[in-house]
Amino acid sequence: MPIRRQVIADDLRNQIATGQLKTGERLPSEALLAVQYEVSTPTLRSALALLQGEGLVEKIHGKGNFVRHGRRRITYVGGGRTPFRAGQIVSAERITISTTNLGAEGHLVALLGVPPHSPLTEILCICHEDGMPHSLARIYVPRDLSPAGESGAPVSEQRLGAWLGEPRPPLAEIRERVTARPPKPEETAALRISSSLAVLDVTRAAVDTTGRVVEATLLVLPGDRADAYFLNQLPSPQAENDG
Amino acid sequence: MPIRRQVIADDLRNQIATGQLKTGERLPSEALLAVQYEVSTPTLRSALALLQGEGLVEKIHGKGNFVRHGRRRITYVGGGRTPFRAGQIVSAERITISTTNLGAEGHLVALLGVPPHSPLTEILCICHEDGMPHSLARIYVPRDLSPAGESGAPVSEQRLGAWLGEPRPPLAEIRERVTARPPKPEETAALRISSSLAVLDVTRAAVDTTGRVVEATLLVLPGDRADAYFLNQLPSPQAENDG
DNA sequence: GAGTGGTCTAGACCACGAG
DNA sequence: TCGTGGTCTAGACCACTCA
Repeated sequence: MPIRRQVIADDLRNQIATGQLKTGERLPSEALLAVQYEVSTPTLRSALALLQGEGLVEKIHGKGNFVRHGRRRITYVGGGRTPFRAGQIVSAERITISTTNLGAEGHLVALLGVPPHSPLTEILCICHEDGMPHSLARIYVPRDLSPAGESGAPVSEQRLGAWLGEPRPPLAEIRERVTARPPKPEETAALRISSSLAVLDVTRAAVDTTGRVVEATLLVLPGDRADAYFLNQLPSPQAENDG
Repeated sequence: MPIRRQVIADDLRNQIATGQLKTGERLPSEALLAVQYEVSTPTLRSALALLQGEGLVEKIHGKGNFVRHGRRRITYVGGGRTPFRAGQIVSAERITISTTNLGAEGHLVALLGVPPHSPLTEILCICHEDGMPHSLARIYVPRDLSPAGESGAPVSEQRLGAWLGEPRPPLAEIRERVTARPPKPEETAALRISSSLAVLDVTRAAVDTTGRVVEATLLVLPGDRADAYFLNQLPSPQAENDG
């Protein structure tokens, strides 16, 4: 027995692919679509949720459902330095930054490899594009490496932006983990995404040449718009001795 | 106003964290939980869907909802050779493999960098663990590099397994892209996952030292159980000239 | 057959956006 | 204010698992 929401999603997906529904165009209201497809509104909404997760449709509360322009636009490039250098997170028009001082706890202890309650600075970044938030990053830095220094004094947003762009001692290693999970309530609010969407959760640790973890980043990207790319140039044609 | 499904999910999450609900334990039936929390069944189910997406709860049709054992267990390690060498996809108890011959089309053309309709071999792998499927991989190889050779003759599953483990000419580069998206109907069936879960979609291209793409892999992992790890050893302390 | 989750219905009421 | 999507209700019927 065919699942009705899948049938509806297939039909709409087809209409988008063939150009019957054009990029940027508004779909009929959910109520009307429900009548047309002869299903209840929850069923129709679950069909739209599929297309939304695929990045084909964008829902805007109070306005309607829109065919999204082409493919995914937010790109995280792994293996680099900080997410905000060298365009690793795609050109953000505006970045809102703030810092907080706190002690290491939970997985941050393991991630940074520091003793519990070590002084850290949290740098919270919300990147915007086209007036919409499109990524959320929490960067944790040992206090002595932070822009405020040991004191942990407040730092202006402008100064923080400059600090993120400054050159740093060379890194030896980047470790990254990528997961898909439902957004937390704060994240649905900050990113203005539906709670039925998954987010890409990127956890990143940067290790310097002395083996110290100089930065840990928790990055959250909306699953309908984001890709993470990783490029690994393999070192040398020899040293191929694995099991 | 608090969202009821979030309140319920928070409460159950807390019970799991504090050990009131133990690992492997069955939760009360959805009908009973709905009565206890004084919500309708769809609302209660949406609360469970959140916990399922977080990997805390596993739903089994006809049996119930169970507290999952600890953390995510399926690990994809990026940057390596093929996904099935050197345990890059965690130890699979059983792998079902089959091949199909086809011509390159769609994104495969771009991914492999071959002319349209070039002969390819598709190797379909379904990995099982604990009797449950836990990953789905489609590996595309130019026909002349495939285990069947130019002829495209059928190859036994055993021979395919051996072929995947064989050493290959050295690679120069691995390109990987990770995305979260809802599962396609075939994927919910093959992986036996709920359609409300996201999957981790890993697309991978392996380039040899001549610049030829010798393999492209489309890997689908259940979002509630899977992590992708990437480790990048940065080459040298110099060459830090970026803009 | 009894109990479970999977899908769906036909509404209700609230919150957001634009005129 | 009106139309939109967001959340929720109180059921129904089907499919799966196990005794």
